[in-house]
Amino acid sequence: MTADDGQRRPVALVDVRCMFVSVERVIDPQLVGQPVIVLSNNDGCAVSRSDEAKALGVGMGDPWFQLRERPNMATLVALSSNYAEYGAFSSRFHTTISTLALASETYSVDEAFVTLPTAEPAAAAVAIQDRVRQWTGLPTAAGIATTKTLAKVAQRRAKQLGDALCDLSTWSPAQTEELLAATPVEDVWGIGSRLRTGLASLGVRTARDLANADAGVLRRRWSVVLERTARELAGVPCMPVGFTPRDRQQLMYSRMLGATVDSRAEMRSVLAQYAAAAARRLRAHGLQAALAQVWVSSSRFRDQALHHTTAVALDPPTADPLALIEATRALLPHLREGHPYNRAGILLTGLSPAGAQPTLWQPPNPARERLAAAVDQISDRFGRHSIGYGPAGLGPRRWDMKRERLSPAGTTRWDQLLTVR
DNA sequence: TCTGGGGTCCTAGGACCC
DNA sequence: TCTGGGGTCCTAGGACCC
Repeated sequence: MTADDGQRRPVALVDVRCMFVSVERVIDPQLVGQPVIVLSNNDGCAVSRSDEAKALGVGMGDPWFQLRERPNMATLVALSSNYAEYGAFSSRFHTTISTLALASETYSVDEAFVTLPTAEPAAAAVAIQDRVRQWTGLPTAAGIATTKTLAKVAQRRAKQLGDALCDLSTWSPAQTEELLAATPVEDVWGIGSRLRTGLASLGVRTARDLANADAGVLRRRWSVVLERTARELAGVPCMPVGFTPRDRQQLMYSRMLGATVDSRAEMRSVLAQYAAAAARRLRAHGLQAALAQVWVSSSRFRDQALHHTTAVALDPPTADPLALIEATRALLPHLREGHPYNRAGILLTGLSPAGAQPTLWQPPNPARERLAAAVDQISDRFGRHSIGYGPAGLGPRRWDMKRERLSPAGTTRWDQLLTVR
């Protein structure tokens, strides 16, 4: 990530097309041309769809248990998600882009904003896309414009037409306005369903309406966020490319349970396992937390769903799994015995670099740190069911996440490495 | 039976201070 | 019945993103 020099250079948004499915296709080329979807955790719903799957009528977020009952889905290939694999491809995607872009910014796992040269920006974007395809195997769609928000509009247009690139920098103002007029306001980056409803009451229904709206009114009635979006649609850059990312503010670990849990005793081991996982992430980032928020809830699709949450101060701030496990116990008395809970999580905030706080009263405990590191290593080497902390217990649990349709991990597991003949 | 898991930013409002 | 004018810090919650 490099800093922008402030010049009005064109901006491109480069986006991997149906990222998770594309990764699966790199690993198994036989999936190319077939209708393929990747399912969310617990094999819950479709989170990535190939064009062929979209053509079959698979919607984003459609639940798998409903999809597989549909009559025309015989040819559909559904795969469990493999986030370790997608993460590895994502980092290669962003690294590849940074080798050619003047400045680039990682926006999400599958999207990057890049600053392009003023002369022939489209050629520069195509070069980036070609290199991404060559080095990672991933197909991309890109949009070029004067602002990030317009680049998003352009990229959406490219996808709609099935093109690899849409370059608004070569369009006349009238052509751009026509595109904005044809873009529903809720398809603009930063406009969700709530804002759509509110804006409609002002008669703002398209991207063009928003670009022409009074910025002061938008700021007063909503916020500077919406004001910036409107200005960007009008071609005024308000969001620089290549900002330095802020320090992480929070770290969350939450999961749906593979089966409902209705007793405090069993939930105690769920929370202990989640706390240990959260602690591990915390240590991986070299952080410690000052506050743990723990929650459990039952399905939002059922009547009388329950949600319990509690916050526990961690004093001194810590990344110690045993301390976090202890903190989660505070939630147990709130639970209703016999109620079918299906989700739990832990949110850690008040993050700081490990060891940054004064430790005058409670000096660091090297034994506890070595213990956590040793558990991590054993778990890596012998599997996550080989070792656990007291309340978290050992072995597979009935409430473990379902991943019944997992494909081989082509690049992140030695024992499943691709074979080239 | 079965419906994801992370994040960010902004604002309002309360506690507290002078 | 009247009962300042700020400022800071923190948290909860809304809204959005992929």
